[in-house]
Amino acid sequence: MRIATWNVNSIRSRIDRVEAWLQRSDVDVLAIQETKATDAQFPFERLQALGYEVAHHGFNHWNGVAILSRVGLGAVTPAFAGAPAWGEPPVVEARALSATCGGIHVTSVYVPNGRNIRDPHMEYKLSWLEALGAQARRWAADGQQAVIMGDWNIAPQDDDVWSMSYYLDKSHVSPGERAAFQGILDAGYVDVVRPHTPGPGTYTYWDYTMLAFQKRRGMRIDFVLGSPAFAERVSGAAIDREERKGKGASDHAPVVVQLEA
DNA sequence: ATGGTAGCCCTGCTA
Repeated sequence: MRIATWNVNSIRSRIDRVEAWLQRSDVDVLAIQETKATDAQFPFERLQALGYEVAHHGFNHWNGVAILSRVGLGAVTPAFAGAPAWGEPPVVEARALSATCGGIHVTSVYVPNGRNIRDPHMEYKLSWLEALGAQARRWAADGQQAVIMGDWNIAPQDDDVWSMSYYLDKSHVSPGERAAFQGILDAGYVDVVRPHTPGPGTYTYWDYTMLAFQKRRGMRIDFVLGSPAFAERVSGAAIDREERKGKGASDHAPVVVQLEA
């Protein structure tokens, strides 16, 4: 069984690439972020035609998360991680979509972008992660297989950015963000990809500007975090940086995990 | 503090 996560930066502009990638990558489960589509705009039919059940939640104009699960893995049962809303209630901005695929509790997350370390969005990001952690702890309880994967908008280690001096006092590397990420690990999860793709220089995202990809100036901000029961099934992992190449690429590369049986 | 590119809500905002 193979599972993957990919921030596609608009499912509608990327649909041809996503289809081609699914066909050559042979993944059973794909978590997608930044669909930039409402449910009405989401191309369910084209993905279902490839043999996937599809769940999508488009929660605002520029983001949205989805889960694709190969037909036969079991029912896709959408559920949302409760989390503080940006703005006043009753606005719900879930940014996380869960489904049960092949006996695994799968969650696709798009962690809020804090914009910069003194922006109100940073406070929101940290409180959102705290709420996610409480959910995550439940998903991993009683030895269950659980995986939370997506775009975390956090580089947990210095080696996860091309230059720490460049990111000094910027978002993604601040102590508060790194502590919040650690909070998810403390809820009973491990990064199942890093042991198979050690750094430095191993990134999942490269800015579109300033020839960042060509200059190898990236960040590792997309992670697959698994409960112990999930992690012990992992036999391999890879970051598909080939997919970042060429015209029409997302600014993020897919991250793929191989599971035993 | 800016600019670089991409995608949408499209001459502004978000990443």
